[in-house]
Amino acid sequence: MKFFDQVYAFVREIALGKVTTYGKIAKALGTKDARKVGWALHANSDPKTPCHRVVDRTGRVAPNFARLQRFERSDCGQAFDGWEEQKRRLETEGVTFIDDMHVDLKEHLWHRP
DNA sequence: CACCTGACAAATT
DNA sequence: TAATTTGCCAGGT
Repeated sequence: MKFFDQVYAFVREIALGKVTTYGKIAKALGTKDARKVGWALHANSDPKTPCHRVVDRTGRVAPNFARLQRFERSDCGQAFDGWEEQKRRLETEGVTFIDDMHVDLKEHLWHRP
């Protein structure tokens, strides 16, 4: 099994209303290279993978995607229609935001059962 | 077919 | 305290 597959599997385990970070995933997979995780999600085309529940270490999600035009329609299948859509989804799932761009990681960071 | 680069993060200097 | 380096895979050019 490749890193990508493990990333996808991990992301899919995230419960509704929860989020996780690139770093957490990287560690869980036994690597220090969080770039791979981001790259994995980038390369992902599986509509079942909830990429919108993965944010950076600070809980920031919008700027990352906003600055990369190509993600607005998404390589991530159903995941994004733009960063505002992503934020909306997260809020709908029960995730609270500290401000317009930061998820409340303290409350919603995913931990395995 | 070889080289470039990318949704990140944490330890050094 | 901020800037730099290390981690090191896969896909794109």
